[in-house]
Amino acid sequence: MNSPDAFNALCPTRQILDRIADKWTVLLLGLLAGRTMRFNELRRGVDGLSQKVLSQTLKSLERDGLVTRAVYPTVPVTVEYAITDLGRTLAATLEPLRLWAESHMNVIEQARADFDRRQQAAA
Amino acid sequence: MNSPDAFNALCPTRQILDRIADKWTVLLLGLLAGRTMRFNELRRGVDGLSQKVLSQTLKSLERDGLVTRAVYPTVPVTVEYAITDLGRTLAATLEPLRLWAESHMNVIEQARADFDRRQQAAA
DNA sequence: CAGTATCCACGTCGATACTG
DNA sequence: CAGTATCGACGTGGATACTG
Repeated sequence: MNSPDAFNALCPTRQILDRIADKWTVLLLGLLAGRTMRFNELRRGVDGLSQKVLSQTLKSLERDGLVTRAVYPTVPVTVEYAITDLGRTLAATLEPLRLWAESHMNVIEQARADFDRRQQAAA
Repeated sequence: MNSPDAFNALCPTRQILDRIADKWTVLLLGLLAGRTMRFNELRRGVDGLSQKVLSQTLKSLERDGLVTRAVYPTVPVTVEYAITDLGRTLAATLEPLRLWAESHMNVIEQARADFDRRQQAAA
């Protein structure tokens, strides 16, 4: 078969899936879907995200055409990150994922506790 | 604030998001949503996935209550992995993501090429 | 403010070998 | 068949320091 097949490592779809199946992408696009934000704003907005990784992630998001980066020659310099139309369609697809996580976390934590208890009992 | 907030690293939602924002989860649940499968079947089904990582991933999927693991005392032993109802709701949320990747890969590859060309020109 | 550069600790992954 | 155990290579990420 020649149709896109995410299960085949050679398929470009897989590269893209690898790319978007990344927690920072989900969170950053989620923020930028709300409004345009500046670098340190994003940094503060996502807890636990280091400056280095934020920088890397934004660069690849820009490369993929999901966000734009605008530099304003103020002093000090102002940089604004905005989501693109393409990025917005992805953010829309990602949103249900975050909602799923939020609404099912209790069930999953329970499942984990049960599993760990069974493991404990078996050992 | 005490409501679920995926942007806060301390929130359990974040752990779950980290967990499901994983490429193997997406692909494995996608396969198991179709039908119950055996270990080596899954291994063959997902290109580039090593035995070790498959084993780890399945274990954590089981721990989270997303798949079940059934052992049949045949010779040699038969192990079947099946998606749970919970897993099915997640798979359903994940499906649009794969479709998005498949339908937008051309645009993204173009964006990457453009970006790289601009970088090249700037350097 | 918005990064880049460097170093290093860490974990993860693939390859290989072995088991019930 | 369905794993586990071990090892070594590798890359990613955090901390820190510096720059326009």
